Amino acid sequence: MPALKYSRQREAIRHFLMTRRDHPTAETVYTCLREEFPNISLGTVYRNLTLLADLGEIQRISSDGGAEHFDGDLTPHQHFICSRCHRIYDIRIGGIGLLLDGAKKAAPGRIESCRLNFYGVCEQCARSSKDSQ
Amino acid sequence: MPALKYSRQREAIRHFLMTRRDHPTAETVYTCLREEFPNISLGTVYRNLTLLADLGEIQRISSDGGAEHFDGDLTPHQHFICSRCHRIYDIRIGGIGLLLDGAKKAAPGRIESCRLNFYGVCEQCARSSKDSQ
DNA sequence: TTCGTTGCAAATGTTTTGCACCTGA
DNA sequence: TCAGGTGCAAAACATTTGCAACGAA
Repeated sequence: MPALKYSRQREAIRHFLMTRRDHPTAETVYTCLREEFPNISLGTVYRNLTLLADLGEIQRISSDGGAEHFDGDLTPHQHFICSRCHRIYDIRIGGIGLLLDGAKKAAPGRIESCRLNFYGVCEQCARSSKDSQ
Repeated sequence: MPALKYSRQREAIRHFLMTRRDHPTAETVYTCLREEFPNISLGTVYRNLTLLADLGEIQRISSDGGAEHFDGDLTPHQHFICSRCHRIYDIRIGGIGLLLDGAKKAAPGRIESCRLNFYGVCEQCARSSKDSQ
């Protein structure tokens, strides 16, 4: 792995992700950063997102189908993903330590991280479908 | 949602997934089914995988990057994904019920399912990297 | 000066779709 | 008969990559 060099674009991407509560896609990052860097390219965004994710400075969220989402919040938390609107909500629950203990015994290798997603229909979608049905 | 009609291809796809211990991609399903259905098309495979996943008869696994994987095993279990070789192993751990209880209180909606992935380097990769390093 | 980084565009890989034909109910 | 399913090819997306120019150390 080559030595990193400072880049304004990469810092802007990292900073952008840390200040967002939602979980933007590469496309969203690109669109928003164009205000600050009118010439930034999608390739650069993807390159840096991949780099930051590999460094563990951001988290990649593969929600089913469509583009990947990215999360700048590194504190332990989980996601609730609405299968209707595909919004990703943060939730925080306890007992993850116990889970990891169990998993470490069962896994065919050394566990480095874990990701816990819950799926369902969010309150907002549940409410609006009640109207239309 | 329109009424389903029987199709040999769809049954073959479902059956194929249920008899595999690994977690094939659409491409793999396609390649293997060509032996039985020389004219089956990738489009048909994708259409049926999506359909079966929506019906909850198979599970879609979004492992980071690359193509999605599919799992015909519906019994509750978790996955350990090797970040080196990207193989997906099944593991089974307890305490998921407790977890769900906690999540149901924290989630902004009704939870229908949950998915728990662990990441790390599998024993096989760990062993082979020891040789080359 | 050196080598990582960027913008751009082309290429790649995955998944979806339009359409005419086929098939199960 | 008729709505759903299929094969095929093209299209749509998401992401990666080659390359020449740029910029940080």
